[in-house]
Amino acid sequence: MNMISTKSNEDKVNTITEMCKLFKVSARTLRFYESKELLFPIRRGQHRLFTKSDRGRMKLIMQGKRFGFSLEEIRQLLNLYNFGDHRTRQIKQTYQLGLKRLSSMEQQKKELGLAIKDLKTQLQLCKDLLLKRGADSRDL
Amino acid sequence: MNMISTKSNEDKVNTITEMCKLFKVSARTLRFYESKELLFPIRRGQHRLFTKSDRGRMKLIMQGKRFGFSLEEIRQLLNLYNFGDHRTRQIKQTYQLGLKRLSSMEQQKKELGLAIKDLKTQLQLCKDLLLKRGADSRDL
DNA sequence: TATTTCTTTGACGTTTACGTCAAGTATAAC
DNA sequence: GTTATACTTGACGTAAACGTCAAAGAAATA
Repeated sequence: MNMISTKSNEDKVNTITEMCKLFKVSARTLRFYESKELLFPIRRGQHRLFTKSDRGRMKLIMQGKRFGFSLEEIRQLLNLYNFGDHRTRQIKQTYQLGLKRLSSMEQQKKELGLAIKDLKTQLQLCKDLLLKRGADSRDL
Repeated sequence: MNMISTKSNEDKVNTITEMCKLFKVSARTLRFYESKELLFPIRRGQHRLFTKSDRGRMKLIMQGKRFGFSLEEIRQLLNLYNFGDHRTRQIKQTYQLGLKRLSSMEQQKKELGLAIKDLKTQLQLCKDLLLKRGADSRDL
């Protein structure tokens, strides 16, 4: 059986529940993302099938969300990973946007480093106080 | 004039509009933060006066938001910077929370580094394509 | 054939984080 | 005295990002 598709991973498609498990999101979320044009599942009958492209996009979406970008911001950048089928003008714009996003992310990383440093300092102060108040150091 | 307060910065208080300019937020936002117990301006009559503590808190709030934390998550951590006046039990909890937050931020920084690397790769691919399509490299 | 199971499309509800009036008070300026 | 300015407290509105039904269709299973 299954004489056609031996290409293991490349062409694999997922049902919506498989996607839910893969990315730990609800079906509603996936449909919502499709409605917002962040995903483009194909249809078998009226069911959705998510392709490798969708999986790649989802990875980027989750990543973007983690870093505090809005879905709209994420959507715009997603084209950067599918630029094959767009017009040069379009690609140029996306490229520019990507550069901006890159510098914003690098800035964020810097600030994150500083914030981490601050937080460590505060935690140390806090720890000192707790120990001075007689806390057992094994609790901390 | 002004014979009492020579302590320049420490005791300075700000009106709401001064705070707005300082942190580039609306008055509504500051009142909202107060209602959510992230800020504790004192009152002169019925007006608010924001103290150094509030300025410190605002800095942390803006920072937290930048990194994608919710106001509620931020609020819980703010106590870490005011632990003097709390009970040991309370401080211990906040300390634990701080440790978790720290590791979450360090994780985020790692992921951010990877995402930046990926984005750079994509941008390079994109750039190559554009040049191959005859774009002027000075445009990019 | 009957009945689960999976999925679909609406449509309305919810939370977060504010924005936007409206109406009132209080102090300062003219 | 009144006008302007800064601020106040509601109260309602809004955008983003989903959650939560409800009704219905197809496919698999008993």
